[in-house]
Amino acid sequence: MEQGTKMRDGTPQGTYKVQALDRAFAVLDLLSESEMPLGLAQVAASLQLHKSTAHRFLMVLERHRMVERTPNGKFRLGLRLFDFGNRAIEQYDLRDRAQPHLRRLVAETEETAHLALLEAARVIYIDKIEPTRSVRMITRIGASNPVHCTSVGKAIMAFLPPDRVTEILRRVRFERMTHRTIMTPDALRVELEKTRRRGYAVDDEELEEGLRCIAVPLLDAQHQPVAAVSVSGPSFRVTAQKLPSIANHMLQCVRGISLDMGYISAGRGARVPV
Amino acid sequence: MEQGTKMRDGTPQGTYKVQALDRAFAVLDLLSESEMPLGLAQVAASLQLHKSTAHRFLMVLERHRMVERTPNGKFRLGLRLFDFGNRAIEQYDLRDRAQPHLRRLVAETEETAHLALLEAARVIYIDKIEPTRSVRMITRIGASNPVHCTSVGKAIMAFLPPDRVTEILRRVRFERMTHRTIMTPDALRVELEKTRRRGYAVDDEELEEGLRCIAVPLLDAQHQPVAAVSVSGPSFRVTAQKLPSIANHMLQCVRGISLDMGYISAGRGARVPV
DNA sequence: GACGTAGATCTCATTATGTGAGAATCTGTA
DNA sequence: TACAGATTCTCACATAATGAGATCTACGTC
Repeated sequence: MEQGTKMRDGTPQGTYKVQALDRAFAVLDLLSESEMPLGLAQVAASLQLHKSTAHRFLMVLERHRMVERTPNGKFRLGLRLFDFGNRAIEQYDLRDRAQPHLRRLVAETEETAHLALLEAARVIYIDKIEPTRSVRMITRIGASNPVHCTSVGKAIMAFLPPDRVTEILRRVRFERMTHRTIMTPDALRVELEKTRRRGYAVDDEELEEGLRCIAVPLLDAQHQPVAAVSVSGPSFRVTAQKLPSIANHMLQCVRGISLDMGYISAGRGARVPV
Repeated sequence: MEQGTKMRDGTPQGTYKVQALDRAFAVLDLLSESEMPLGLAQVAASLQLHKSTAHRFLMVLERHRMVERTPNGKFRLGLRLFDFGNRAIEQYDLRDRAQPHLRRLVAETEETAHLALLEAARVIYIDKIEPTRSVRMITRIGASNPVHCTSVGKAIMAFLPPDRVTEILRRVRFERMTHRTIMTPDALRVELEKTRRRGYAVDDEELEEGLRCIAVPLLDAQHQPVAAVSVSGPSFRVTAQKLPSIANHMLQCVRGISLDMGYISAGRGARVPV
């Protein structure tokens, strides 16, 4: 995470500063992290703002529908954010086009599929399709994870130009998630090489115990990875011998998406070995 | 010297004011409405901000990942908004649970299904499922429409207590969308009564020429409508004689959602006549 | 390759803008 | 009915945000 971005209790440090904005976003942050709606007093206390200041902010945010009030007067995030958020990814136009392909993939594999983008040194899930009769996964659309412990992260990085990879590696905080989490840039580099050769990335319980994921990158017309598709399931179902077969379905899937997006024209084969 | 309250169309003028926030949201608004990413100069000009002010805002917004820069330096909405947006509806917990049921509904009817919430006097689409081989509909998840010309709006209102209905009717601007759009509160009241009797709402080309929609409300444990499910398609396919059959599938669908959400327990029948 | 132009970045003095103490009001509870 | 806690409102003051303008950068044109 770059120096200024995460600003929970600390200072928003940056050359440019607009206090009011930092405060407003701190309010949104707080509400977004809270399980339940919060009252004015709670917000003021958590952010160390004077109650009248917090009040003013909340009223203005409410006017903009960035927050809304529950029947009992508490505050929670407003639906305007939902609108903005959907416009934000609409610019990528990817989700809508990819969805049918993902659904087919889920039908074929009977496991959960994700579509993710890379931003800074994190991957952001922009869609999730679950098989009808699966246990619900904990992932949330819009959430993010570090690159180093996810199949999607590895799938994207593996096909990025070396300088981008180096830059990302500089920014990754190698946080331990399970006993298998890759913990060094070098180990990750080795893993990326493996991914490149095999054509798909594997996360073998590196993010979460008992969870295995496979991912393949989605390459644009310039062969740059713009996103990745993954399939995740419990390790006992997503077994090592099933990997190639699942990966095959996935390559078909991204091929379909690429066609839909106009990244490749019909007839061109997948360029990663299968 | 410009009196800062330049605030384009519709931006509210409330008792509480934080200029910086109004401006920041005006920037986000502008970017969200723009088809393409915008440069600093364009933003500054459109909002009548001094370029150095606009610059400062954009830098701060970028630090918070509310906007991001394209490779050529233009600005567009950032993915943080996507994160916030998804957290905002997550609090309703509805979308995830409803999705499988909606997918089944789409499979049965082969038409597009929507899930929508009521906010103020507008309906907000929180999910959309399209049949694989349909023309893509123009609706966007996160977008909103006025209540008076949508089946979802009517479905929800029809089951709201009278005082809420009155309050909403006061706020609706009866905007004409097609030659069939309902244009008066009284006409809408009549339509709501009809909806209540029949158990489902119909939008017969009232929003868009050639588009017919059916909607049924989703009632919570207190029998209050919290959302609505709709099925939409071209009028020549969604014919009058098909309505009851489609509505029937839809009642099954909301019943399933209600069960999943714990609004009703297995065994209880639908409470609207079919 | 030099020249011009439009856009982006930066600095800083000025003051409009946002701030917070505190009073007033509301709301639920004993 | 009175009280405690939370919310809403007011206003004098200081600071945080503003914008003129200077500087820097990128790009197209001749």
